[in-house]
Amino acid sequence: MVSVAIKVLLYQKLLDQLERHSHKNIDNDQICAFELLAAVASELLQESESSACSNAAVGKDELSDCRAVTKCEQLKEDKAVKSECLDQGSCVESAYIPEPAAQEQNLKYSLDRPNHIENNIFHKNTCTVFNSDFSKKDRSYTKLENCKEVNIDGKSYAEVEGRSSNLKDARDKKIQTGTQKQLGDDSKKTEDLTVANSCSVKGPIEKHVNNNAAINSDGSVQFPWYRAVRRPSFGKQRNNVKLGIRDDDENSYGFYRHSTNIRSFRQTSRVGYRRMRKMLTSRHCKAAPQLKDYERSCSNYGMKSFYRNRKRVYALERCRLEIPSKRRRFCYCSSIAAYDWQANCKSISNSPEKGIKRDIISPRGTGASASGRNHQKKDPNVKFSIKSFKVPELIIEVSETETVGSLKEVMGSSRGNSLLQKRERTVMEAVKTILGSGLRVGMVLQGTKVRDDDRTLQQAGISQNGNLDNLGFTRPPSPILELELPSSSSDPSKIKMDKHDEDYQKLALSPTNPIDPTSDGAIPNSRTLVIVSPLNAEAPMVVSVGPKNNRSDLSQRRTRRPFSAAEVEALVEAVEQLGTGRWRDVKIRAFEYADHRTYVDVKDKWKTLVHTASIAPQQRRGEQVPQELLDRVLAAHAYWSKKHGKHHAEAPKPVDAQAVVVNDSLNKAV
DNA sequence: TTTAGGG
DNA sequence: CCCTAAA
Repeated sequence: MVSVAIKVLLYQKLLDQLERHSHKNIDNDQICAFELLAAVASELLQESESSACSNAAVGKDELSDCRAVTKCEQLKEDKAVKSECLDQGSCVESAYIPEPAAQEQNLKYSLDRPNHIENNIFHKNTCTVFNSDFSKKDRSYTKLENCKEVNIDGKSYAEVEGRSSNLKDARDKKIQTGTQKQLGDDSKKTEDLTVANSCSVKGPIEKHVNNNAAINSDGSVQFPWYRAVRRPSFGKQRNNVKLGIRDDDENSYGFYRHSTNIRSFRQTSRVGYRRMRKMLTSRHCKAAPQLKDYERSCSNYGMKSFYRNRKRVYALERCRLEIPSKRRRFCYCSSIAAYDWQANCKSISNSPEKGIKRDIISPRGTGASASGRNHQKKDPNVKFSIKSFKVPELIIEVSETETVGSLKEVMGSSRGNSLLQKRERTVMEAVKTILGSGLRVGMVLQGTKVRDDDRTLQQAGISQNGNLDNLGFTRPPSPILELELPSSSSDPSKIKMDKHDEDYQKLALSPTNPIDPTSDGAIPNSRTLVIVSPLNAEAPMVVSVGPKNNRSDLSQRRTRRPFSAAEVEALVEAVEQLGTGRWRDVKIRAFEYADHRTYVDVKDKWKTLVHTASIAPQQRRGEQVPQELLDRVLAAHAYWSKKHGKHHAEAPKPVDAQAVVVNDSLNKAV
């Protein structure tokens, strides 16, 4: 399993552009990206500010209630709006769901409780199933592979079958680690965990609780997950926000209470959820199944293929325990996706003609939304705009058996999938829309482009075990660079970057300070910042676009990547067989999939190896190369040197007995 | 592009 | 690791 973290930052300057673009798009009756961004931001902000509605949310058991209350508080004098909020659960939802009608229709068709459609869509109440009347609330259950169907109230639910310990173990393990590192040991475990996230297996109440895998109109499956609340530290601090959910969790999952070192889990943001689902399921559910039998479609098209193809991608949000809980950071855990967003929003025009409702977003700490509040009393169509927002981190966990291409796909976009292209637009998509073409990404592993999409991550050397110094993604320069930034000043950096790399535009910045602080709001060419780093990297390599930081245009010394003993061994092996004059071949033989090793590197390494082997052990530094290997280095070096100087100029050895020949020769040489 | 070497 | 002449 490989975990990579993504950061996407949209800078203010960019957002300005976004807004402009959005107006254009509105004219075209399209869902403009900015709207989506705004919606996302609202989502994020609400989550981050959920404490604000804690009081009002008491007694509610749905996340949406919190949202609704939040909004409705602002709409006290607008009963119509208020009722709408309550009915729909969240006005914000409708703001950024481009095709709500279509989805609703589909769901109405498959689910016989239209009034819960939204909940079903967004899993607002995935946790409410623990209520006594849960059977009447959630209708979009699906059947998991390892669950058996249970009929309640004429509805179908899933019951976990005989996997309690497994699930619990997996879950506990995850909770303990709080990271996904434990996930990848074997796929089985992962699968268990996945199931665990969607099924409860503890206690009689939870027997019938597989509640959460839901199907969407496109046939994809969503898997909500539960979160554990860190206790006791979080227990008292949570302000009752979303308490209903958490309490449900805790009540249902008794073992949570005994966990002392858990990290908080939570439902994913629907936005991120949907987005990730889109990206992740696109490859597995390309044929949109009929929803007539939603269970069937789910299990057949969604779950099973999802599992069987073993192309599961997991995204989890990195837990940042080091960050004060005040920021209400949570660890989102899901078999599919998770998000933690921050938002800082202001005001933005909306498009009432679309029936889109806006929510007021008040930036954390600052009161930028006051104006919107004032307007609201007279105009239910609240206006707001995104000042800025960022997606702190998104960790995607990918099986090492996945291909590079798949990871790219996940990271970038799901181009070519027209089915999903029109829906499920979220941040990445919005950015994509704004920036031009899709965020097709190239992958940079430790400074080297990984070109072969067909390789598995493992083959490409992308593994959690491997010393991943950095893993980055680049995006193609083409149309993106042609992005018009109307008001933005000249774009010198763009040119530079184009020069730098024809294939990809490599973006570079410091991880901690992606935006040049000195630039203030006048960041000339800030665009999307995509930061990708391996989970285990202390200082993740950051890629970004920025005028101040394009050290990429000139000699940026590659990051040093010492050869491991295994690599040295492979090198020695290859040289023994191929000689010292065919570094390209040696490279291919010994480091075929290590794209960050060039034949020059290999050659240089051999050079240093020979030198190392020639000097006294006391003078050697760094990673100690086993003497045995050094002996072989000297032997091979001597052998091939001698051979070169003599008759066998190129010494094409017989392919078969090659090893024997070499060994014999080496023995003689020694 | 690959080799071969110096820096 | 970088840089490059030379092949």
